[in-house]
Amino acid sequence: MSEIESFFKSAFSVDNVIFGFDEGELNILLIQRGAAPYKGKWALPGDLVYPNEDLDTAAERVLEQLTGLRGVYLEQVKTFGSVNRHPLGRVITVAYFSLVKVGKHTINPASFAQSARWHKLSEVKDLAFDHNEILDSCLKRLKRKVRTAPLGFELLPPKFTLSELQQLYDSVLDLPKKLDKRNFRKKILSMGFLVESAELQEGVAHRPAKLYSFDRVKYGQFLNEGYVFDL
Amino acid sequence: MSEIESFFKSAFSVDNVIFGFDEGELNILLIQRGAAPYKGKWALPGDLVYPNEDLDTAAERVLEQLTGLRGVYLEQVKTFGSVNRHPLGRVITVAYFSLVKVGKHTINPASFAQSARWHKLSEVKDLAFDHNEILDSCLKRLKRKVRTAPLGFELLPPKFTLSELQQLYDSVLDLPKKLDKRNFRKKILSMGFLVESAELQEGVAHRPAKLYSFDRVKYGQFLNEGYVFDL
DNA sequence: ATACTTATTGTAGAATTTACACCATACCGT
DNA sequence: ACGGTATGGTGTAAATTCTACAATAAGTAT
Repeated sequence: MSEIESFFKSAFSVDNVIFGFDEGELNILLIQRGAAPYKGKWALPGDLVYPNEDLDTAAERVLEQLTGLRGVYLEQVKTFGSVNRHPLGRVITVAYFSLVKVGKHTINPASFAQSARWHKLSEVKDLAFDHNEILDSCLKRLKRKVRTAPLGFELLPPKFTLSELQQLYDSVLDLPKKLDKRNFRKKILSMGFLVESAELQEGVAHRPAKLYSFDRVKYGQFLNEGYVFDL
Repeated sequence: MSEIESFFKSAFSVDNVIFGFDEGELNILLIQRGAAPYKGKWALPGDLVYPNEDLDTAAERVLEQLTGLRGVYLEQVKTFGSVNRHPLGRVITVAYFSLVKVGKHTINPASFAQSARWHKLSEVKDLAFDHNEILDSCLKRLKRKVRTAPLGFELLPPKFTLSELQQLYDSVLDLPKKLDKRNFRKKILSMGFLVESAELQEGVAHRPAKLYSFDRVKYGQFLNEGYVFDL
């Protein structure tokens, strides 16, 4: 085999850290591997990139095949390429994270693995390959990003209460002290792209909260004026 | 050819955006391609990743072969993998940027290209492949990163004046208004990891400025206390 | 000595951030 | 219907940080 040929004995994949927010906690969607290597282990959903497929497209495809969702938030984070990260050959993987609204989809593990389900982030451990490292990178990126871009809204249903929104930020940021309720509301409302609906929360055993929604158009206008989201 | 084999008909490379600061301006180190494709065009220094080489190692190697420098700041930025980005086959490339002190090295283009030299950032245009896009990404990353980590110091010689430091930040950030001199000094000095030397600037036709240096150890101590660099 | 160039320094007003506690309103049991 | 319980909703004062701004100092060049 010529030297140049040996360069082409490698493959690349995408792996996707899919975040969701449920029961006041950050969750991620994992698959259970149905084949060697790491058979039976939980892993990030991912796949080899097709020869004529762009990287972003591959990441979108993985997400869509698993959840049926399209057009969700997706961001490339980092590429992992240690020589021995994959037991079967040289495979480098491009890590993405995506943010989905839990409940708006059905999970279809068939195309990937024997099963797939949401895991509380706090209960995730010992994933296949170098996926723990990948998860750490994506989580770190998410934590930084939610403070400078209104990504939090991607994880919530279209209508939500301010308490839910704060709970999300408390959960994602995982700060030693929770955010102050009054200050949080003041700041987020002062940004001007939350719209109050007439509706109230239902089915709770206490005073129901007002529902708000995120106005993407208004947010876009702020952007044009050089506005910087900063929580 | 089996399907699985077709996945392994691809290669990956690293490309390195090497930033330097010279004559009050941000510069980048480019090579001029000696072979097709894009023969004669200026391009980012890069190379295919060896079969048994980690990505970071490959990026370090490219930098060292070109400049002789080791241990400089290097950060992975993004991976580019459009299907047709390389005329000769499917090659995805992992982009890095590095920060070097101009003047502390000699450039050796031999291993890569017919020539290599520093270019003022403002004069760079029409690079080979998708390298303009890669440069844009790295520049954007640098702009964000210099505000939240003391990266600027990687671009300056060990001893520098506060004016040089500010000039660097003005140049990198490229804001509509320059930073205010008094406020900049106040803020950077209040951080506590700049150490004033007894020496003065030499060879200038005006009042010489005090020289300062960046105390990496002190900065590390701040980090342990949860300090956040924020310009 | 005079002109020239860059270095160095402080303050007051504005804006932002932080800390903090009580009443309101719904549901639920009884 | 009434009291208990749980979360929703709201303002202010003090501290801190940010911003704008200009005059003198210390060298070199002529």
